[in-house]
Amino acid sequence: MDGNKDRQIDSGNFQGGDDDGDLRRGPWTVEEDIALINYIANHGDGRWNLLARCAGLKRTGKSCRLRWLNYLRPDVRRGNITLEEQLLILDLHSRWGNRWSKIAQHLPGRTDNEIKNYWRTRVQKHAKQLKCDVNSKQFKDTMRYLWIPRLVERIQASAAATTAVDGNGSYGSVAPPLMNNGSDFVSTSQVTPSYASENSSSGGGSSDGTQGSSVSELTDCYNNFGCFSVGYGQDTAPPPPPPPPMQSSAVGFFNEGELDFQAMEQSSCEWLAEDGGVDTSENFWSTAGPGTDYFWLLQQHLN
DNA sequence: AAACCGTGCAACCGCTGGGCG
DNA sequence: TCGCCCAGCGGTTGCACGGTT
Repeated sequence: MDGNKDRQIDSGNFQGGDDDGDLRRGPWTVEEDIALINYIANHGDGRWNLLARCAGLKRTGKSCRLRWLNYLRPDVRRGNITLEEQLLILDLHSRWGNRWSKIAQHLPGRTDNEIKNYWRTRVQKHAKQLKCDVNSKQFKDTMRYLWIPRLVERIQASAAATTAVDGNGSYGSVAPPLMNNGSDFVSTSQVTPSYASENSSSGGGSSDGTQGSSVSELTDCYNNFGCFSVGYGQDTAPPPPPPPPMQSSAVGFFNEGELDFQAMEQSSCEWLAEDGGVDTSENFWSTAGPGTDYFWLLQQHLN
């Protein structure tokens, strides 16, 4: 998130440096970023190996592509994953498993790398706390019946608070919850992913075995709350099975099972507290991104 | 104040699949 | 059909940072 930290490294000294020919590795310098941005601005992207050479970058095409897509692209969004995005990620991962790029397609401005990192650092961490595997039924149940409903509640609450600011639902003194370099904007109360039909047929089994169980149930959960318009597309998934009764507390579900409800409840609270305890959107601008030192520096160079 | 540790994330690596000659 | 090149994907690594001891 903090792109500035990379600037503190003399990347020429980065381990693995220049031992294979002329190629540089490690963190990108401001000069390299500028060269890449300028080149793409003038010639467009694609043909990455050629691009790297023509732009005078001593980088592999891969490296250039990654840098552009994950960091320099103007529409890339940085900052905390919002509650809505968390919901989407949980849901989409339950459908598709570790298909990060596919998941990222439904989160405008987010990169597969970012989502992957989010999953590994947050979600897997909580699975570990529960001493269960992220692919286990236990963990999926925890998501479905605890975290998802809580996320939905929080989103609803913040949406309600937002509309209470003034009758029009516009933001008073509060900054809009989510912005992206001034381009696209996603309001707190609406996330409308357009699921394409690609998801539905398989019904199970990404190649890595992370596929979820009965698919769209997660989304059903928050559909029931009526705060999302999740479009499955007319031609897409078969009608989902009747959703389980929604409860803000999961007690009912776990009487019958052997799940460690207390641990889940606690973990759920911790998770939501750390990500959403403070409206993640409010400190969006405090993180790296447009307006931060590094982007300011880049802008100065480009102007 | 210093050492240590956990976390987050940028960047790299290896693999796969598609396009083309 | 085969081999090469390239783009893209998922997994992994390494490091800076912030918090804790």
